Amino acid sequence: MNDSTPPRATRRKAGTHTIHDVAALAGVSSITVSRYFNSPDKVSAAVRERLREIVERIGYVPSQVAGGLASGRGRVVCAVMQNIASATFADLVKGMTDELQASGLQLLLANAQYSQTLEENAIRTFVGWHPRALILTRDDHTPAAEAMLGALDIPVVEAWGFVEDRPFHQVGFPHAETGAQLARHFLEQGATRVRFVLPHVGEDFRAGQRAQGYAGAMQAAGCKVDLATADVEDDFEAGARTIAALAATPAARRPQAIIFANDNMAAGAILHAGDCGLSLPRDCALAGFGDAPISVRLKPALTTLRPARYQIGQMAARTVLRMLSAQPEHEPTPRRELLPCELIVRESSRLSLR
Amino acid sequence: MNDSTPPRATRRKAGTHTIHDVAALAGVSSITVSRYFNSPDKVSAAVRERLREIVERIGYVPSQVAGGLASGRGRVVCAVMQNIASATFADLVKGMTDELQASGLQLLLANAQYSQTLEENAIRTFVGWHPRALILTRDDHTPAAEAMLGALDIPVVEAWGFVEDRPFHQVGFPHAETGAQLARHFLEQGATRVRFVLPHVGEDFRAGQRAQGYAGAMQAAGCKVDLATADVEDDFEAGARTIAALAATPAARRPQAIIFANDNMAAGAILHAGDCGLSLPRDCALAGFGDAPISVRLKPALTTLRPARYQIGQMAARTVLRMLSAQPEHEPTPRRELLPCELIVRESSRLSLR
DNA sequence: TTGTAGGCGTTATCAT
DNA sequence: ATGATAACGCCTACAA
Repeated sequence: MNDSTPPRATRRKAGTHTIHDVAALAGVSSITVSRYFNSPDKVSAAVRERLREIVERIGYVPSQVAGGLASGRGRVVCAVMQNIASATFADLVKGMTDELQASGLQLLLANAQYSQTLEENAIRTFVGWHPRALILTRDDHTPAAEAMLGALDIPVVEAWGFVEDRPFHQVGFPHAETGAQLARHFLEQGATRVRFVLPHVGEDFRAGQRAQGYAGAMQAAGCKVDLATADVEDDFEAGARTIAALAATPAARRPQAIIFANDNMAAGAILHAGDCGLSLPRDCALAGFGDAPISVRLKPALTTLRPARYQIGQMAARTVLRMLSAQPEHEPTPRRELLPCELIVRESSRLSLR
Repeated sequence: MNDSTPPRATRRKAGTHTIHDVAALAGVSSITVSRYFNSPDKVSAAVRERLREIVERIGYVPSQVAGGLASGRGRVVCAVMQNIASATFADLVKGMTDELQASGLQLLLANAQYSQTLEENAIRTFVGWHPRALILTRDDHTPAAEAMLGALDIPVVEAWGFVEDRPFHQVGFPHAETGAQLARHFLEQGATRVRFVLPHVGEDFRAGQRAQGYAGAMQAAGCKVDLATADVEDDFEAGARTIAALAATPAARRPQAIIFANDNMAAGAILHAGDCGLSLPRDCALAGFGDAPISVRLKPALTTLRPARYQIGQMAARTVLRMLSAQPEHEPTPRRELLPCELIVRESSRLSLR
């Protein structure tokens, strides 16, 4: 009765079936069950049917954890977003999950809130998950992060932006160029005084890149760079204040056009213009960025840039999938997927030069 | 030279350090390294310092996969959203990740697009990850899903809604009640003809719950239930069409107020009203749902309901954390966290009865 | 087509 | 405070 060598207590959690349970019920070995899931064609039809029935009956689901450990290839892709709650990143996430779920990959998500340090932390955490690939949404990382990425030996995609000479895959569009595009849109209409309004500090660094593009285009045209930064967090309020300040400025000294770093600021300006006694675009032409759903509904409808947000997420995931199914030739040339960011010209940017 | 028993090729992936590497470098056993990470106070200060240095130097990160398997307690929480790309769910996700990341838990995300079947698939997938907890965003599941949830033996939180008699934790607010609240807001102002406009079919089923609440309140007041459904996907367009149709209706037969199932539809209506020659709220009072950032900026500013989106995500995560740290008394009474959904009265709902 | 042996990197258990 | 040993549940390598 008294075992001389008390066997170790089993650590097995109750209630969870394992591959062995299924194998025992089917009268086969566990490796056959493994094959049933991973390469069904290597299992005879008879056994397959028996297993199907048993799996269905007892509700067995293979453990991704054990499988990932054993095979060394888990089914996780990790992504670091800059602001999950924003429409931009939410659309990116949707594009990614739609694509990844279809391939049986799971997306592990982290939020870096535009902070390099938080991004580094997220990457470090992700390393412990042994992901199949990593999707980032910026291209300037801390040295420590860059070092980890270099050591990772998995596909790394930098999505949203599109810069040169990076060792990682690029999926997105050049932000500076879009800023220049908007500037030229006004310059070509004959404007000389064009202002660019950045959102409140500490936020989206991409806006800064667009501002640089704007500045470059203005200088190239021999015009003054007029860069302003919002003094409130709320983008709508920032836009409203900008337009109020404009109304208080003598017409001769006003910019002829304002480029807002995002559509929300522009919308705030448009919706508040009436209260300030301004009529847009007569008193000032406007443009935004992002093509928010509301933008086409505004009066005047807002000229803006339409980044292919969902498609960028989708293409980032596709790039991952492509690399995963490619020959394991190490260090292939990074892919460069340029996605459109279309200029949508609407009424708000029609310049009436005085 | 020729080994008689050729050893199996090691499966070890190059480039990745293991706990044994660290242990060897420090001249301790691997379990000590494990303790260094999981209960540092059980390791002497000297060893601790030595390990800190080594870990730092070689950039070792413990494998969550191996650890999860060995301990039976991984660091994953899974969540099934209904529409990741919407502001609502994006805010929920942010609330969750903010809270979970702080506790070293990772959020695995899936998107069900308001589909019960997709939700079931997501849950099945998640079961294979052996998550510590599950966060769902609806309370009506397929029987198969319900069965899996019942067998799971981990905390399950149903967030966003707030219903009775569920076996799972509830974190949210009662949607039907909010619909009734808006109806009463107009009834109390003396309205008798109040319409409720649902978004295009196949979308948000919560809108249906709010519509039911509205219908109940109308009937209780002896008024006719006037339920319409948008005929286009785009919410802004749906709102615009609704207001256009209203303009084409003789004033005497028009509803005195319209409750839109979400703020986007209401915004579409407000922004298009001018084009139809209508003045709001004089010709028709309006209300929405969701308190989108734009709503307060519209002219007239939109009366709406403000659900505590971020807080619901946060509280869902907190509920998970609380259950995980609680005594393992099985089957505790499900927690019920009622979060606010405040009525924000603005100009758009000021009824001018004729 | 099926099976055997052993290892994936970590932690639980028991022992010192 | 530290270590030896055996799981955790699955998959790769090799064999039949």
